Order: sequence, then structure tokens, then C-alpha cells
Amino acid sequence: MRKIKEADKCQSCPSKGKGIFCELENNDLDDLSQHKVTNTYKKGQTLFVQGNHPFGLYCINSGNIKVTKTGADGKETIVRVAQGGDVLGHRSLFTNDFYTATATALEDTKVCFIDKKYILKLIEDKPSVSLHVINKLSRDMGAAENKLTSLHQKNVRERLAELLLLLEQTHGEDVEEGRKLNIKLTREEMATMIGTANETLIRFISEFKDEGLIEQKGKTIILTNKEKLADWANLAY
Amino acid sequence: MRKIKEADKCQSCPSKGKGIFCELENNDLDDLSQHKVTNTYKKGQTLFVQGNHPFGLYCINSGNIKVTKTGADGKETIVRVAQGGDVLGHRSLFTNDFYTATATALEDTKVCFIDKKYILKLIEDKPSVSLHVINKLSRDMGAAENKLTSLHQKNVRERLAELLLLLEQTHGEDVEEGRKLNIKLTREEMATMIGTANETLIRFISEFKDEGLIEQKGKTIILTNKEKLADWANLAY
DNA sequence: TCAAAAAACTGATATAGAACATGTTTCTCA
DNA sequence: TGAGAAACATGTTCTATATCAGTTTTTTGA
Repeated sequence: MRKIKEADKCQSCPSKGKGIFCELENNDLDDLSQHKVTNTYKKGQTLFVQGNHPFGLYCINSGNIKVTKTGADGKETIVRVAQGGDVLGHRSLFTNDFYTATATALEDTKVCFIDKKYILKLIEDKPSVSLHVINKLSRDMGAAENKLTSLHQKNVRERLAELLLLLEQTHGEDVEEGRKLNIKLTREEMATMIGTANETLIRFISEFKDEGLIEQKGKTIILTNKEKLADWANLAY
Repeated sequence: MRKIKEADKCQSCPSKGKGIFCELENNDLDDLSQHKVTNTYKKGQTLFVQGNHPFGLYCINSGNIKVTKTGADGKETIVRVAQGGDVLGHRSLFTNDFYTATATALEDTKVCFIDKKYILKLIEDKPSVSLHVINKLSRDMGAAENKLTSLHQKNVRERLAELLLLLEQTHGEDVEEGRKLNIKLTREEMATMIGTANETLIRFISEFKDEGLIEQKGKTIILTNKEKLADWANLAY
């Protein structure tokens, strides 16, 4: 039996209750701990790259990771941001394809890697795991279809308002002034999330600032008027 | 034991080998047949509507069905087209949400409806079913992320070329002149699939016609030069 | 701690494609 | 079978936003 550092065991994972393994018993978690390795990634490092072959599943212990797709002309699009408790690389694993996207750490990150064979066996044996995978995929799919619809139906201003509210839901944190977005994204990155140019995005951020909907503390954004922002986002019921 | 028409049994389904139930044994299929009802929908009829509550899973026997999302201003976007062997309404079923999209028959269609309780039990009991659901969701998710990227990175002409090639893959049929797209979509519908206005789409269809990349026989489109089309689509490796 | 690089911001200009208008063809069903 | 309605097509105008070019601010690491 491999010796695992206490801190690297699944039972000690800060995201233990959140992910697809949340319903496993302690002895199953012990077994899982035996079949994974824990890595740390510095800001900007990639976990895997579009076009490569997947060998297993990434399970995020802590930190935010962006998932990007690069087009033929080298342009980048962020398709989603994964955080603690999320899994990564599952899609390509289950379809047996090459990675269709690149995963890059947005900050210093701790990630576990689980061997392909083991995870596939786990899914066959433990209905709770497969149900959580299905659930996770379903929700991600819903988010992707929403983005698709927004991109078609809304203008940049509306999409930006929507993005800010979305980030608030996933990375929001209470502060005195309102809700702080606890995620480090450059303007460029935010722009590629809503399919626009960074200059355009910056203009609308400035507008929102001028209108008192948001504030900036250093580089992080604080939503000071969520209600108004939701109005502008023009959300469908 | 309910009496089922022979033609409505899963064993007689023309899409039997394709869907998520393709690995079930005959007696399991018999049992499944007992827990479903078969309906037909005329062109334009809806199977379910955005905002409604799901009670089960739709499994397409034959015919094409569009899945659309309507925005706050009533604008429609086709997020995907489902065909024989595909399932529908699984997302909302597994996340336990209201339907986030509307499903409408593009032509006369035969669809089976499986009770929620039964399908959830089946997924727990039969790993092959849950693996196929995961696989299906993964591929749909990949398609959605590709669309997202295209919408951001490509112009309408490129997206149209891409759409035609995609439809060729799913609905293509060999004919004398090339590959016929065996699906009935209005220009308006095609436009909403790639996030553009129908006038713009029509212009580029005309361009492709003038350049000899496609032909029209009545309303259906035939791809006469797939290679050239693929060049224009500017596909990433 | 300071120079260089990266990111953020601002303004000016160009343009893809939306929106509008209008005519033509193709369905549909009475 | 023919009238009305969709769907298709094309020309014209207009606008949101991309792109380019430049300045200021922030970050980085030597």
C-alpha cells in the first residue's frame, strides 16, 4: 500500500463535499486516494493541451482553472472556468478523443490526477459517482447552451452584466461594499469569455463603474448593485 | 402486463442500435417497452416547452427535432438538432430543473416517452446505460463548446460552411451530384443555428451556389464540393 | 528600486453584418 | 386550382463593435 501524505488524502480535500465523489464512503475514499497523484500548478501552467491524449481525470483540490479552445488562427476562447471540486478532462476521457481544449491554472492550484482505468471502473461500480458525473455534465451543458444563446441574442453590454452575475454566483464573496468576485481574470480573459474584444469589454466595465453598478479594489471587481445589473443583463425568466 | 403493438416495441425501433439503450439484452428491452408510451408528432408540434416541468425522458424513434431557446425578447436560437436514436429532455431530468429549452418536430416524428422513475432506476442498475448517457452528454457538450468557439472566432461565411459540413455528417446522404442534406430546415432556422440573420445567411448560401460549392434541388441542399467547403470553414486541426 | 514588460485604458476609424424595405418564388389548403 | 401566406432573395442603410494606434498604469523580476 502506497504511503500518502495525510494532506493529500481525499478525506482531507477542501473540496471533498462538492465533487462527484461526495457520496463515497471513507474506505472508498481511502482506495481512491491510493489511485491518484497530487500535483501543484503555478499560475499560467497548463494541465493539459488541446490535441493531446488523455490518460485520466483531473480533480481540482483548490484554485481556479480556465478551459480554453484555440481556433485555427490562434485566437483563444474561454469556454468555462473550473474551480475546487470540479473535474477536468472528463469529456475527452469518456468519448475517448484527444483533448479538445487546453486547461491553464489562473492561480497557484492543487490538482489530483486519477488514472483512467480506475475512474472508469469506479463509474461502473458506484452508481452515485456516475449519477454525479451525469449531473455535472448536464449542468455544464446547460451553461454552455445558455452562453450560446446569449452570444446570439444579446449585445456585449448585456453579456458582460450576465458574466459578472455568473462569476458572482460561483466566486462571489461578501464584503462591505457588496459582493466581491474572488477570481483573478485579466480584461483580455473576461473578453474571451463573452466573445468580444478586450477594448470593448473595458469600455463597458468603465460604463458600469460610472453608473455605480460595480467598484474596483485593485484589480478585483465588486458588484455594488446586483439588482440593476440583473436588469441590464436582460435575463430570460 | 400491458399489451404493446409489435411496431412500438423497442426491439422494432429503427434506431435500436444507436441510442443509450443499445447494449441492453432483449428481455431488458421488453421490460423497457412496458414502461414507455409511443407518440407521433406532426411537423411543428412541440414535445416540451421551455419552463415546463419534466416527467420523463424522450427517446426519438424517427424524425428530426429542433431544440430551441427563446430569449427575453422572444428571439429564438436552435441549440441543437436531435435525430433518431437521440434522447431529449435528459438534461433537465437529471438536474431536476425545469426545461431550459423547447423541442419542436421539424417533420412528422415518432417519439417514445419513458417515465422518470423507471429511467433513473435503469441508470442505477445498468452501467452500460449510464455510460452511454455520459458519452452522449460528453459529445453534446463538445459540440456545444465548438459552436461557442465558432461563434466567437469565425465570421458568418466560415460558420455557414461549418454548419453545412456538420449537417452532412449527421444527415448526409449520397446522391449523384454529391452529398444531400436530408433535413428540412428553413433559412431562418439555419440562420439561428449559426447565430446570424436570415438575410445574411441567404446571401452566403447564394455565394456558395455561385461558386459551385453547393447545389439546390427544390429546397434541399446538396454539397458538391466538400473539400473546398472545408477550406472555407477554416477548421482547427 | 528601478527599468522593462504587461496590462489597462482612451480615442479614432473601418467594417461586418443587422435591420429595413420590397419584390419574387414557393408552399398550402379551401 | 388559385388566392393568400410563408419563405426566399436582393438592394440599401445604419450601427455595434472590431481594429488600430497611442497613452497611462500596474506588475514583475533582475
